[in-house]
Amino acid sequence: MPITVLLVDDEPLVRAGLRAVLEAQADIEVVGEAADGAAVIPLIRQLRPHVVAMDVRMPLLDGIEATKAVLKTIADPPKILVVTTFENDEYVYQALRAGADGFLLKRARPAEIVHAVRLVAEGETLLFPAAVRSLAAEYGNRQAREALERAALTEREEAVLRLIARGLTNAEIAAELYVGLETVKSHVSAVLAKLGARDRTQAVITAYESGFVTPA
Amino acid sequence: MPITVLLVDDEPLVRAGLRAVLEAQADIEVVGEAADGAAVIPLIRQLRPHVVAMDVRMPLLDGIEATKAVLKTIADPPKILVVTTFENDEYVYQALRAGADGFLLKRARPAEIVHAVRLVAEGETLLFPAAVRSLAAEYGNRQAREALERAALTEREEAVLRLIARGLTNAEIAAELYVGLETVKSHVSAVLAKLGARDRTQAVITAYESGFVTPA
DNA sequence: CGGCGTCTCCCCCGTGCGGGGGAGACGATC
DNA sequence: GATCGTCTCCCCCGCACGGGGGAGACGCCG
Repeated sequence: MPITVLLVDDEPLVRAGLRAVLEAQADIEVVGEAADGAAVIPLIRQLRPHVVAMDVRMPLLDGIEATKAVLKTIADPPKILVVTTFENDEYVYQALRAGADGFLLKRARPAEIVHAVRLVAEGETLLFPAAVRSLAAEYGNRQAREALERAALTEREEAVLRLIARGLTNAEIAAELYVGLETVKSHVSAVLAKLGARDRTQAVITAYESGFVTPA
Repeated sequence: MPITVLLVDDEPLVRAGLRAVLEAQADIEVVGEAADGAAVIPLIRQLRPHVVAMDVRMPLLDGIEATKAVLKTIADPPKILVVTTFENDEYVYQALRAGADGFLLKRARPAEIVHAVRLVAEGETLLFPAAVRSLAAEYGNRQAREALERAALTEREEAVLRLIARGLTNAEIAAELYVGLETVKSHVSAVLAKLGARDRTQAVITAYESGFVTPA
């Protein structure tokens, strides 16, 4: 009994890409597509998919409203996997708050995309800590992974590390997170201490080596 | 005799999408894929595609430099279709000036994507036909040569980048390579300039994202 | 209630970093 | 022979970075 998936994205190219990646798996079947959130509800009623892969940014009805609508109107709703282009997308957080079960970056590698679909299908929530750790378990080397687990970064520190790993300066991180520069410096220092990194450069290396962030 | 296409994009998802869309056509065949511009030239030599669908924004060697490099080094070069996410992308204009034959939005409909590939394969230029040709003719070889020289790391610079990507400071790199600190600083500056990185942190990110170094 | 952790912000301070110049030595190329 | 690129080394300079210390606000939990 395969995992059935409904794709919801306004870009046909992305739908085709997700379809190609997912259909390559024996246990996953793409049962339908929709170009915007407005078409989702009847399609779910008709197809009863296990998982809905839903873009956050769509015309007419975006992923957040669509997620709310689905959870409100569908009894025994499917798992909702939010798809996004940008890592630190405020819409993603809104969608997760609205009840989505996980999020997925468009630039993720095929193996990660498949992994994400399987996880949410099993009832796991693919949020930050769990998702990252399991991916780290799958891809990362042991020492780096253990270093991360020993570290147990706080939510805020994870956010800061992610921005460090995108090449931002402390000032830019402060602007991104709407906090002061001194606050960022505090978080950065905590991250470096927990990772055993001497500077932000080594922190980025650890982030990659542990699978906390992954190359495209 | 089908139109043969080489896909160059750092996102596997986009490659899969383009492949799905194009392979659905009887007269179009995707003969290869590459994740960044650095791998393009040997692949073109090997596969001799009619059309290269090339992302503008890529790590290490972006679409602009890659386009210049292809037109400079390949005799009887393929048509180059620049692929982009954003409509008003300054990089697109740079790529067209570099000699690309057309551009394509990632959010285009499948029919448009197919249309674009067929057009450039026939020798038509997509958007600004005259402008593209004249600009390509005007800038042609000179800029291409300069660009290549600007883009490719020297042996020493590669060694320095590898050490940067292992978390070493300039002083440590100097000790490792048995040279002076000032020498290392010169190489580091050259690496940053060529990679378009603001600091060593961004250089490490580029090193990972481009596959120059890979997680364990 | 009182502790504890997290997040926020502030001070001082040393220094590694990166940009801006330039310059000599060597080999390859023309 | 002259030119070019690479590798080497040097100067000055501004500043982002990271360590050291501390502190107030909030929520959680025993």
